Amino acid sequence: MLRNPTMKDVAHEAGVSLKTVSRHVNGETNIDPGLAERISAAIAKLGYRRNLSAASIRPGRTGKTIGLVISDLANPYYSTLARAIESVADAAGYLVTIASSEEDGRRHDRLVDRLLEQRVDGLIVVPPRRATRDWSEVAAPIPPLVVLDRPVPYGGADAVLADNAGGARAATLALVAGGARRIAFVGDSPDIYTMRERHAGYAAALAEAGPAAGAPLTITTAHTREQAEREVGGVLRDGRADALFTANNRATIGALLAFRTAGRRVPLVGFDDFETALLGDPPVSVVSQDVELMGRTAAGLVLGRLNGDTSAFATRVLPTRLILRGSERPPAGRGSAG
Amino acid sequence: MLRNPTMKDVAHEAGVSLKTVSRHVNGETNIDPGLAERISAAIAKLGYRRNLSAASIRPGRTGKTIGLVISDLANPYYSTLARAIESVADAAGYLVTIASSEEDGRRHDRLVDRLLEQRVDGLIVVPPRRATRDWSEVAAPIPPLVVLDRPVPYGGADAVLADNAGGARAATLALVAGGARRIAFVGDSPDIYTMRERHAGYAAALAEAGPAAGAPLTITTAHTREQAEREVGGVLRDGRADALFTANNRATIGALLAFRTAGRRVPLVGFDDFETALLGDPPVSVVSQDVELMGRTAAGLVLGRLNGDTSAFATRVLPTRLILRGSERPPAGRGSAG
DNA sequence: TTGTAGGCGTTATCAC
DNA sequence: GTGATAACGCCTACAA
Repeated sequence: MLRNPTMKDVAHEAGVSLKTVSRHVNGETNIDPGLAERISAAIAKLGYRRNLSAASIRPGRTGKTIGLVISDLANPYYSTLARAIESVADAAGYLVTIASSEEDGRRHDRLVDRLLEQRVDGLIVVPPRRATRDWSEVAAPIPPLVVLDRPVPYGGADAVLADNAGGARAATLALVAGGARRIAFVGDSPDIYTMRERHAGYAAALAEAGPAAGAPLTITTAHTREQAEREVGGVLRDGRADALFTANNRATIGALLAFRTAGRRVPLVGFDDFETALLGDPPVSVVSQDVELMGRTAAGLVLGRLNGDTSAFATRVLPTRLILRGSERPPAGRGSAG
Repeated sequence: MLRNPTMKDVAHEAGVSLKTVSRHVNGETNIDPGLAERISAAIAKLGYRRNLSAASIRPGRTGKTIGLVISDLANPYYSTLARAIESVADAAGYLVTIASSEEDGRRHDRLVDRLLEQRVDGLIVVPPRRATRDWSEVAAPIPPLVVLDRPVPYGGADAVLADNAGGARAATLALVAGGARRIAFVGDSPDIYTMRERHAGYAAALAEAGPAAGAPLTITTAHTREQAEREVGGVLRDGRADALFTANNRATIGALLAFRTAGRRVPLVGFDDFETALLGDPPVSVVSQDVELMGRTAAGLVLGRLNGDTSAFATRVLPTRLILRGSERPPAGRGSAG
């Protein structure tokens, strides 16, 4: 088994002291060209690679790594977020260690602890729906922390949120404008903060629109695409609703599948854009979040703190955008296929 | 600025030696219950967290981290891969540091070097199309290395590949069976290994099928969804082809958009499944790779090597699956909408 | 069962 | 400009 060559080996090979090698490796200038040459040769000969992990234990030095804990890296929303964060981090010379909590509180906590023990320079986190960690009880020092998709549970972190309520409100109002009178909310559990917010926006829009818009009809059991499909199938059969606000991607796609099975559709606006929304017939209207911007904002906040920004912790709420493509209106004739 | 408490601080607080704290923290058994109690109290009081980064510089110890370099984390293919790898790694106590090369050779090399300097325990890598790194010239020791989506360029690594040629062949034969006589290959640059393989499978199928299947018609300029849409639009207008094998996800979706614009479709089979393939009219037939299995296999190989597996390096080729959903057949009447 | 001495690979201090 | 020497936080001998 080969050992990694060290500065000591290089120093010995080049016939200089360890410190001189260190200087050379760290690009310091005060160094004799002749020695530099010998050191370079020794490095090449031995295949020396510096050990950043060892260097990072010195006070003032770090591993230049940011930790990211999300729910599920395979979810396009989170992977887009992760990509944006990684991109900003990389440009600043930081690596990103990414872990998925699967919305499990204990797992989330375990991963956060592990990252803290690994001494990451910063932490970006999407707390699970039933968060167990009380950040205010975590011993200092804690690296710069940014919370995504949730309001900050304590005073020592920044947060980045989308305007979930506002987006949901806009979507619902678009359906009202299309003439809908019984709009159903199809979403996941209200344990999830974003779901609560989106439902609040939906309810607010109905209240605003007055009696003509009808009473709320709330479905919160669309945890998976299949469940959403089943729920919407039921709604289509019994005619409980004449329009749908689908509160996340899975709900939207489940609804579209139910439309296809039933051979007819009702007006629909979904939360979160998706790649094939344009392929729908009609194309699918959505509330779009700028996920990349969220990621870049979060990464920027962490890097800012690392660069000495000591301004007050704050929550940034990013606007959403309503993209109307046609599905918010009723079918032209009598129920054409969705 | 607060300093992280160290074992020394804990030892001092508890009135024991540093080594005893180390034993306690590492869960060793030979320890007096009374002292253990005092140490636990001191840890809680000071908010001590062990420094894995420091511990990892000892010989025989590591940071328990695997490095992953892919092209683009925002691409569902890679994020699924990353998720599977992370999942297996986590179960074994490893973190995963993920970086995107954006198919840029220099960037890829820079990231790999950084991860090596960070002393990751293993490395999983998707080399960019124009790889610059010659692994056989990288100085030993190199941690266990697994190459994804590409044949291994040197003898010191394992590889995991999908059966790209076989999948493409099956897709093309399905189109032939549907009666197509001029099947176009719509894909990205042949600089990309998987594209070359898929094209080879396509060409092989045509050769097999004999003169009735017509001559190859190869389009390799579908780098983006938009370009694919444009190319396929042209094909539909001039009638050069009566069926399409779209060699990746972007090409498939671009083709479907072109179908929608033209108001008609031709038989199509795409490489790579996608979430909304079922929503097509007809649903879209695809060659599906088991991306999760690829990820789990790659992670398993690395962990196996870390656990002392010294068997010969090998390349694993995972089968693909042809999923026929209807789009491989011609439209029923005269060109209904796609 | 506990403590002391030494070293892991690197960087910082401070003489020369 | 260069090089001993002492940290950094932790762990492995080995001794008590």
